[in-house]
Amino acid sequence: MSITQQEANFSRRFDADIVQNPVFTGVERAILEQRLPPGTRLAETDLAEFYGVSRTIVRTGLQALAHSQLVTLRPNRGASVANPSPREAREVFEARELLEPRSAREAALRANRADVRALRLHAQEEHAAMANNESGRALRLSGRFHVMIAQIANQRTIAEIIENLVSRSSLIIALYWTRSSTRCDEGCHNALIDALERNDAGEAEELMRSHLVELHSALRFEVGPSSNLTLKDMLS
Amino acid sequence: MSITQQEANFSRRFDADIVQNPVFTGVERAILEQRLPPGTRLAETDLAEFYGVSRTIVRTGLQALAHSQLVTLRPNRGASVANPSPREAREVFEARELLEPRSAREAALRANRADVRALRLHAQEEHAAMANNESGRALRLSGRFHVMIAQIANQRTIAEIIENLVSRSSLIIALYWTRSSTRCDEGCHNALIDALERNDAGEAEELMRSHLVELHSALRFEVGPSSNLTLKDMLS
DNA sequence: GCCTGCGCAAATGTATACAACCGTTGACGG
DNA sequence: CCGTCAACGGTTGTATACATTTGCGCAGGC
Repeated sequence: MSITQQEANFSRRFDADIVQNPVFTGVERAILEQRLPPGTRLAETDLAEFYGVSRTIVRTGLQALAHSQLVTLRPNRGASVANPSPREAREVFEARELLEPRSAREAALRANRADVRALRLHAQEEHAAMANNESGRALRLSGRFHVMIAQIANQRTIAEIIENLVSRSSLIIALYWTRSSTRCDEGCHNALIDALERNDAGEAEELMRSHLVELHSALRFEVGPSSNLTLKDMLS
Repeated sequence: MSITQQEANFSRRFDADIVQNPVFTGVERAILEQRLPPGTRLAETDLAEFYGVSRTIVRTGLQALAHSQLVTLRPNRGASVANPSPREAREVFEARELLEPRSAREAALRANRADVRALRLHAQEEHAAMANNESGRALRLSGRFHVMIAQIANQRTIAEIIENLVSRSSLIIALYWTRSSTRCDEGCHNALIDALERNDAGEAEELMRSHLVELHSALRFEVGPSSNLTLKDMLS
């Protein structure tokens, strides 16, 4: 196998074709948009019916989600949306605080005009979602923003790790977030884009660090209430 | 769900029951011990026959291995042992250099007598494997040593990330390693244990850093030859 | 009244049958 | 002689049938 082929494989997302598994895609999005709250039972038959596929596909998707730690699988007991403990929540943010500032620094050094434009566009979309009261969508886009920065840094391995941590953060925020608005994000993200545009590595690193610390400090580890919508309601 | 139940789930390995999937276990070990060199084709039927299970189980295991990035799945083309590119190799070691020294520091602060004893025992086993000319086994144990340190640091999230990076390192070493012996490991690992025993955080961090740099610098990115043993030979 | 244990319903776990796809081979035509 | 295309064998992808396990309810006994 040639080097270029290796690169091609590597550039692809690890799951190869999981991305086009409707269960994986749909449930992932629903979790990231907080339509599926932590702890929600994910019965295979229900998902199979909802997406119009066999349980085989459902299982593949659930296993992939379990590997991303968005879903918990217990033998003979089925799947449910992951329910990260306070400890896990803390650790995920600690890991982010370790990895992302350095990633932002590197991104600032490498960011070109196209990168900055893509980020600005993305930030606009995020802003629009917020203005539209689509807070779930806004949250998912906000996470994606962090992933984009990690990708600009051009370290795929670390970017993949960050992608995982970011998606888990959606669950953590669903469980432990106290503030009603994420308005801080807007300013933070824009300031970060500015720093990247100026290729100001030190500033980007520091902005990312403080942004994460702020997010982390807004978590309160108390249990919240649970709703009782049906699975179908939450997916559609 | 109570907090203690959350903790129990969290402490379990992410895959829940994947660990007792014979395909996952067996192929993982064979890869870590370099009996399955990078690029080896992993046909589902062959694995099913070898392990005496159905293709269903084989697929589950292969998917799990793909998530660990030890195996590459290409749609309609099956699985093969991953073949990390030089770029991926470099990135994996960069990530390790970022995470593990800090992990070692934390481990030095937390290591108790039982931890140190377990490490020493493990180092002995590693040494014995080396003396016995079981270089594959020695390599796997050497990786496991790094994972143990990450676990002592008591940051499970980061430890899981490190576990993944370490296992990928086995493939990278198989492809790009130049030195015939890993004798350096012995000394490095023992020195690390000593630092942990003394709770010398700074020394542990520095030892880990230099250990990884040394490993990394021993990689040469040229393509090696491939053997032509049968799949069955390599698994048993 | 509560605890125990049996049995049923419903879910997950596994195997297998069938469908779809890929790579190869061989024949045909240029 | 070489390139192209079609048919075939083999491998993977999906659905479904069957086995196993779990959790609940109900009945019986202590």
